[in-house]
Amino acid sequence: MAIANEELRERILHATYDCIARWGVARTSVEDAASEAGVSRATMYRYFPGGREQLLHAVVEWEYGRFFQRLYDAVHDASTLEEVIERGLRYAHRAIAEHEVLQVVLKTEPELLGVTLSGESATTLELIAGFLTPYLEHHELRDGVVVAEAADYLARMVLSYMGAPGRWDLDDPVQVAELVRVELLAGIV
Amino acid sequence: MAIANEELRERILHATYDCIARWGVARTSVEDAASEAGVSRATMYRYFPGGREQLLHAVVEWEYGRFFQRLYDAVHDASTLEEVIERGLRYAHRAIAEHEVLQVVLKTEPELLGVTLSGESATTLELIAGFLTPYLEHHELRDGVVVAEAADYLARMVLSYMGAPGRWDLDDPVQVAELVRVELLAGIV
Amino acid sequence: MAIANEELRERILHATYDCIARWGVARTSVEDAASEAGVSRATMYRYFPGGREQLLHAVVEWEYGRFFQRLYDAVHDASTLEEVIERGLRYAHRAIAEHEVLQVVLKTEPELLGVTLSGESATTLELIAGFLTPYLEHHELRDGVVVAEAADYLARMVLSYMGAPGRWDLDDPVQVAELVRVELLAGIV
Amino acid sequence: MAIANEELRERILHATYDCIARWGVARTSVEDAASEAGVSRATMYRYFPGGREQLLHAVVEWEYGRFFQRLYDAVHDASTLEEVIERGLRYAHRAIAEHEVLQVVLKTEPELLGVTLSGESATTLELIAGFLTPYLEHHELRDGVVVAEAADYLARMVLSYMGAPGRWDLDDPVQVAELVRVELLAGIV
DNA sequence: CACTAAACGAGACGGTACGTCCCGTCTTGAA
DNA sequence: TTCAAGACGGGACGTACCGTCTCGTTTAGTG
Repeated sequence: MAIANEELRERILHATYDCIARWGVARTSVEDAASEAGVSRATMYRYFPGGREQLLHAVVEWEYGRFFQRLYDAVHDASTLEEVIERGLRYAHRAIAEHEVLQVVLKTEPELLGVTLSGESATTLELIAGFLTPYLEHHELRDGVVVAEAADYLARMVLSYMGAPGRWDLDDPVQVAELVRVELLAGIV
Repeated sequence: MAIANEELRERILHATYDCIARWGVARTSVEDAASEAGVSRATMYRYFPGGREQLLHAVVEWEYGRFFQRLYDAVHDASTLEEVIERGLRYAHRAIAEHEVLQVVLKTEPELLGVTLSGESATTLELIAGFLTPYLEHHELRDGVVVAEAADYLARMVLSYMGAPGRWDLDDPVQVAELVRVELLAGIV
Repeated sequence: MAIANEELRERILHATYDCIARWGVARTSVEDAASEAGVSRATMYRYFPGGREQLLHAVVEWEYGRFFQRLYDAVHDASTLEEVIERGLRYAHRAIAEHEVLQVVLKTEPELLGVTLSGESATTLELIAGFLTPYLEHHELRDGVVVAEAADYLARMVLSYMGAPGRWDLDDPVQVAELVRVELLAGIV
Repeated sequence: MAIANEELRERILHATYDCIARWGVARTSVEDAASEAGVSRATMYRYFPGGREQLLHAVVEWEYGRFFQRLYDAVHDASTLEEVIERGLRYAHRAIAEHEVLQVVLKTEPELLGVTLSGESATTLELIAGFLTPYLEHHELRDGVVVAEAADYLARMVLSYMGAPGRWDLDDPVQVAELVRVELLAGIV
């Protein structure tokens, strides 16, 4: 029962994602996702033998990957540390705001989120920190500031502001630049 | 259909919480929670007409409140800013580590968490920042540092470290003190 | 999960019977029978926890009972041995000919029948023989003929002619009387 | 789509028969029978385009033929009427008792049988009667007894006793001889 | 002191979705 | 060409819950 057709798997993931975007997680049945993908229910279980649970898990993982891939695409050609962070923050904020699934889920199942106390964020932190490291290495830092610690610090702050901008309007490039300068880099450079 | 018996409502919430702690969210049925509470299924719907959804929502809200209540109990009699943050970090870290439900859910349904991009954290941030404000007002701050901004900054960092301690061992009071001094308060005081 | 409602059970049996009459055994699903009975599929399994298999078995048993009940009604007030057998043969033949389910099954699933080699017939034989016994006891028998053996013999012949009339037209009272006289009772009285 | 390989067809029938003997009709899938025959499922549908239904029907027909062929082999060299009937009854009784499929089906799906009211038996009756006819023609009959009628009568009795021996032990040659003499031939010779 | 009203247990029922099994069709590739 | 291998759509199965409803039984509270 091997998965012969990678493209079909992708189509199923996309279809499931669309269903969640429309109706939320709880109201998305395997049947819904199947017909959205133009596929029989049996095939769903052929590709995801773990059933609904595995399917949802795969969709989350898939979308998580897509999100950071796009984030990477948006910032990878930046030349300075400031530019990376600014563009990253702006893109992430816009992406989150426009993210269909997140917005639907926030409305229909808010209790599923808000669990910032998770351990998953550790991975994400390292991902971001790792990405920022080379930029920090080519940047002049204040005396006594270690690159690794600075990267960790920046990752935490970026992740925090991505989810909760607070008083800053991340759609405004000027404000973002100001935020990066006075809040994020102030203690480092 | 008024809820005559507040104590019974509490018992139901507690029972549901216990079930989730044992079997995870997905594997907890209304029936399970009912018999755990020593109550008929009909009564569940009398107290939570919204059904399973409302019940789960209520449990999350209830446990969220309990968590921060205990956190408050753990730190409210601290006298200095450093002490508040240190005790808060240590308590929160221990509480999360020992939190039955979180640990079960992390094992059985990890995809439900990890959504740090949430908007829920905004509320939590304000809660923490608001709590820290009076301590900051009675603390000597570096020139140019505004209390509101400092509180926001501290709240973000505290929340970040609560979920992902990184290289710090939050069970070790010495390390916590060090973390607070060099990472959290360094740019403020 | 006791069966509280005997009438509902009856309704389900009747509905299932009707479905079989229309579409045959193989093409009758639990769903079909359920909607025919105006009942949900879940209820089907509440009344017949053994599922489709138990349901079909119950229908056969039920209809078997009904058939012989009606046969009994048709002959129980006969006064002579000849009359009992004649009326029984004529009723049974007509009933079989008009029996919706049998005719449908004969057309759609003939391989299900024809298994005359069954052991079930033993019970039926005894049933018929037992019913005929009192009539034989009040009838003058040829010398050396034992009632029990005569009853068994008659039961066998009656059952045989019910299913396969051969050259006799069992719709014609005259022929039936002739059959009974020259074939069935010839060796006995 | 012609059936190129008669031997393969036979193998499939035999394999299917074996499966039914092991697990009953309902629990025998086309897949089971295919792998028992060492054949792919696709081939099953080449040989039996009507699918499972046609396959089962063919197996019944095939086994029906085999049964009467063996019955014929067991009695065809008998010389007297009594011998034919005695040997036939004894063989049939033993064959039925030892018949794997019948015994399995009787245990797992008794409701499939017991339908003695079938029309199929008409054919079988004629078969048996036809076979007995020459023996009757060479036998001295009581006055007024017509061969055709006697053959029909004997066929009915034989078929009846094959399925339901009643008080006779058909494994005992003495009893069988007695049965044939006093019950079957008494009214004829 | 009955009499009523509410809370609650018990459970039948319709309904939805689950995961599984099997059927019958079709395509592909190897002998 | 024949066959094995297997992906796929489709349909039914039996199970598990859900949410609604109706009973009957306490348990109070009131006229």
